[in-house]
Amino acid sequence: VSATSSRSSPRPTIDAVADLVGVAPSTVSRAFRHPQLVQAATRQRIEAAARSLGYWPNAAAAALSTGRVAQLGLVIPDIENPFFPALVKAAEAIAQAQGYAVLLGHTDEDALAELATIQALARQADGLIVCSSRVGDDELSAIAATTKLVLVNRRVPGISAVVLESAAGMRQAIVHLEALGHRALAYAGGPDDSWSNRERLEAFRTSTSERGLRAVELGPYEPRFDAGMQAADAALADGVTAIVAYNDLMALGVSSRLAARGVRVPEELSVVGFDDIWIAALWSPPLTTVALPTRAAGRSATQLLLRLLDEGEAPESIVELKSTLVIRSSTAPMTCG
Amino acid sequence: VSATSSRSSPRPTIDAVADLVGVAPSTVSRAFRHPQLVQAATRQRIEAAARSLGYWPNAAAAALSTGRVAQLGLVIPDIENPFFPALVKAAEAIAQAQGYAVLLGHTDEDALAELATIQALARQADGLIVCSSRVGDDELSAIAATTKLVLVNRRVPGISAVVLESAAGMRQAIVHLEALGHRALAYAGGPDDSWSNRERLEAFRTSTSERGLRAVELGPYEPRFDAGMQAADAALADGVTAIVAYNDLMALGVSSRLAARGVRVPEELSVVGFDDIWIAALWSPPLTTVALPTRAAGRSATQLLLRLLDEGEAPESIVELKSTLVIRSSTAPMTCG
DNA sequence: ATGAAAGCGCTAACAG
DNA sequence: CTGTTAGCGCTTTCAT
Repeated sequence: VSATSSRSSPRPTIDAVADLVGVAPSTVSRAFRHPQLVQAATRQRIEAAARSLGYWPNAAAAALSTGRVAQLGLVIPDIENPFFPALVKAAEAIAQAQGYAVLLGHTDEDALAELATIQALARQADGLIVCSSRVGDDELSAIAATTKLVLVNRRVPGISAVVLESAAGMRQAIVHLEALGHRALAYAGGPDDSWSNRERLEAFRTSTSERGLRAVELGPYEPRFDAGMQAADAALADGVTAIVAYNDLMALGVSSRLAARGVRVPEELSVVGFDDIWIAALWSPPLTTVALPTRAAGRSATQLLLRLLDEGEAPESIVELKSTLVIRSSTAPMTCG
Repeated sequence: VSATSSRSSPRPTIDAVADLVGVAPSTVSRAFRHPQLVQAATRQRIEAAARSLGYWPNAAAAALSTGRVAQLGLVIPDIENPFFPALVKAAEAIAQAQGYAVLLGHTDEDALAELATIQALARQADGLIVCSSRVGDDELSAIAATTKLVLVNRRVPGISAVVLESAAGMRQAIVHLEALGHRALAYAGGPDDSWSNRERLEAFRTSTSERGLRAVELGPYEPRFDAGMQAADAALADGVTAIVAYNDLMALGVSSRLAARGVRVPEELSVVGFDDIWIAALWSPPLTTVALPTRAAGRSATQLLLRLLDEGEAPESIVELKSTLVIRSSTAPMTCG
């Protein structure tokens, strides 16, 4: 009290509250964690005392005692990739509602960095959500053996996952383009080691070959705007009339490059993206794209993980979320090639 | 060893490693936390044993013992607002490099939600970075009294902060527009309770009045694309020849709405934004905007907080980051009004 | 309904 | 350089 320096006084502990109220520390603990086990009157006195002292439980001590830290790790390639913010936000909302905080980690699309991030977060969280992993199946399995793990946008046998199915969306896109009269299509591919790229590429192949359409595969590219610009030139050289891009960022790049080269979208060339990021609808022309329910993915992944944490030995469970084609103005009928 | 069920064996502790190597637990602890205090040979045996056992330190126990959790809380309004991803990523990179993990919390632009998030994260982190806070000065001061706090984009006396100065940028924008021959300008304002909006509005007022320009103030608006569309109509009705928006999202909305109404940008109306989000450069026409160094802000805020954590009683320190006008193609000379 | 007591796993003086 | 020791603050049986 007579200290001259304004150093912050040490945080009050549970014992301080107990002393003040005249109960045992364990009762104070109960009042916070299992209120129904404490008489209402006692509980209220404890709450009042805690408030007056400015007491709140020390998370680390609770964690050590219970073996739970009430934190989830969320590992994503890159929050600057507009695919992820909605997912992250949804995940955080669910986690918070259940009393969990979210540790965010980046991988920068790099398998090694990803592994490091995963390991760092695994040490501090009760469980992990890993999105669009580029780490090998074996490594992921090894991690899942010691950590509660939910994958997003990646399938590994034995590990729970939320998958954003994109084959159906690709098929819809192809059907849509065929209906518009297109007979020669290009796919501007994403990274080779991307699971969703492989899904999309395969769906592109089967859908086009089933229909006897000419299919040209461009790439692989890094999934970015400027790669889309490259792809546009390649597509033009190949003489296709429609181009499906691995994602919206690339599709926007395609669209932009075509406009710059004086090729009108959609009159001369149709463009389709994937993801339906926010800017797709605002672009000119508004982008036809395969919408992926990223919010739902964030939500489901978190719920899955939370359930894993509660149930202990839950069996692998897979949530498959459907993609749907959103038709806007970057696709149009073939004007008699 | 003879267990039939495959329940995960309990995590090995420091004692297991110590026993295996034949040293004291404290030596094992040292080998991890202060490697230089342990003889190289011993350390290597410890490391080998740890590896073979699959041991790694329990973060909660370490936290309880040291009083440090090696986690930073990062509170932002909304990761879906394209202003924040770059900041978050930069902050996380710095934190991770220093051995800290980042807890991410959202406020949804709501003061009450923000307060709740701040309190939740303050309990679990060693310190907090709070961005674009809408909480009152008093509350923030109270929080700063019990928590290491760094503010971004907000000034409160006594609290360390990184401020993205925007007055100079606004002035440059006005000077730029005046030089192009514009004499009647509109400012499409952001939220009333936003600190940066107040800064920008004030700079808009002084800069225009110093130069004797006609200045019309629109808004306040929520800082979003569709609000920009509204603002475009209002600006058109007011007969200005240039419009500065509170942020790029709004500026893009303005630009889009003008295009839709057949008003050419920049020939008939010039548009300036704030922030320089990634899409600004890719937009058509590429947006002239006041770039804010958000990456640097994330970096500086994290460094500031880390220093606060190290030094204990550090005095308030303020980092002011400069905004700069990036001239692209949404501004052009007045073509003889 | 409450109290007593035994840790949770690690760290950091302090000795030696 | 390494071992001994005493906690960090809370939770949770087990009693009462």
